[in-house]
Amino acid sequence: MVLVSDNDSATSHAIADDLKEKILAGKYKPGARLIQDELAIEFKASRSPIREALRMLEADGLVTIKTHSGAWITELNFAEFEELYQIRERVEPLMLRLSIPHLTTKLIKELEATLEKLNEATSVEQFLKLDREFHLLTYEGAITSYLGEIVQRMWNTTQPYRRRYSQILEREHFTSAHLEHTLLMKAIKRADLDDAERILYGHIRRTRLELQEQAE
Amino acid sequence: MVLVSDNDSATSHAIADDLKEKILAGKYKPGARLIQDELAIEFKASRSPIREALRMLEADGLVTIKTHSGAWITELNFAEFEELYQIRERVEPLMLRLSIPHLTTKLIKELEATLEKLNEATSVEQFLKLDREFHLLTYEGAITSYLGEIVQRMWNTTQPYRRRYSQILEREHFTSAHLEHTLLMKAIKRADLDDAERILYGHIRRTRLELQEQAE
DNA sequence: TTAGAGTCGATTGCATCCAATCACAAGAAA
DNA sequence: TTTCTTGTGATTGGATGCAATCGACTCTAA
Repeated sequence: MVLVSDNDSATSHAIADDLKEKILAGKYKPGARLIQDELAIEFKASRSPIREALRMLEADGLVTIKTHSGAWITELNFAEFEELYQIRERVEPLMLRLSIPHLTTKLIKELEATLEKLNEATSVEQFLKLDREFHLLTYEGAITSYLGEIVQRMWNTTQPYRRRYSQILEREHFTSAHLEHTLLMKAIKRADLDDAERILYGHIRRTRLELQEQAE
Repeated sequence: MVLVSDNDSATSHAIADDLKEKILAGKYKPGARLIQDELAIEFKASRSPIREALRMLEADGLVTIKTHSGAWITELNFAEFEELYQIRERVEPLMLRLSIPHLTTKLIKELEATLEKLNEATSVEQFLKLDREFHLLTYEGAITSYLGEIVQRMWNTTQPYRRRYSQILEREHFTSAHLEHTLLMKAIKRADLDDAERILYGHIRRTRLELQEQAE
């Protein structure tokens, strides 16, 4: 699967990519309205490519479109967050299983480098970015078409919750996450599929439960 | 979750719904090219709503769009089929688990009626339609936003393989499917979540393995 | 015969204009 | 005051025309 954006010359794709980055960076807040004309001015294009870009982002789960009404940055309520995490618990271990056998030594080195940087992260934004990078890298070996899309989509839409969770983690300097990441890395290195699946399952599940606890 | 199409007045939605139905019915073959102008004439509309409809179908996984090149009915290769079924094995049992506690007596009756008709099905097309109806009905209790979409999408894109599988089943008058469906129905009626999950998992897995066997 | 460059038609992508729709506010009736 | 109606402005949806791009074909040269 490909992590980086494909160099698609079409402006609608360029707009979609740019908007996506901004949304994930939290520059557009969940629930914020997107007005086609304003975007057209911002991106110096007509509304046609804007409309197409919005449709693409809708497919990514980042934007919600309502006919004759408008487009908004997708806002997950708590029930939806729980649902998404339950799906992640079942699906991402599968993705990891499909990935591990195809991880090259180069990728493993990259993973270790990312993990090291991740362990040294101090700010929330830094942690968020590197955490995403680390996990998506562990999936890089999986030769998939749909699974990768699904997983990415879930990472996209749950980003605001991960940000909130990271703020909780910050208090204890991300230690529990670090431990799990290290365990996961070891399981990956010895290509232990079952163990890797189990650790990842627990990792996602713990996040969900801790956020549920926080919410009460 | 809603199975029937929502009455969205916009023509782009109407076109998307119509196209979707035709694709699922096998009226457009996998791999077939879709030309915007031709669709515009067919649906008596301009290309704008056609383009939007194609984007929606792309999100549904029914159509594949390539920039500056065109749109085709999605064609699953065998590896992609295997992948999708592996996802289904993990995800649909979860959907069933979330659904069962919320199934109303009215829905259960509907399920039983569908199952009866399904057991009497003789033609492949009849079996396909009722099988889809039965399984999606078992998920009807799940109050989900994303999971339902994912599941529907997978049902959409794997439809051609299910058609092929049904043709195999036809030889033995669909008996093995009937048995599993009956077992599933019983587990649902006694609200046995674990058992229902297990039966469904096996049901999907067996389909995958039998088709893999056939393919060799 | 085959490989490569150039050309042309078909088709997609984008801009612009007009029509359709919705949300909101102001006013009228109970 | 509250509720219903009506109108108006903002915004989205769709039609049309033009520009950009791709792919297939032809022609040429080795």
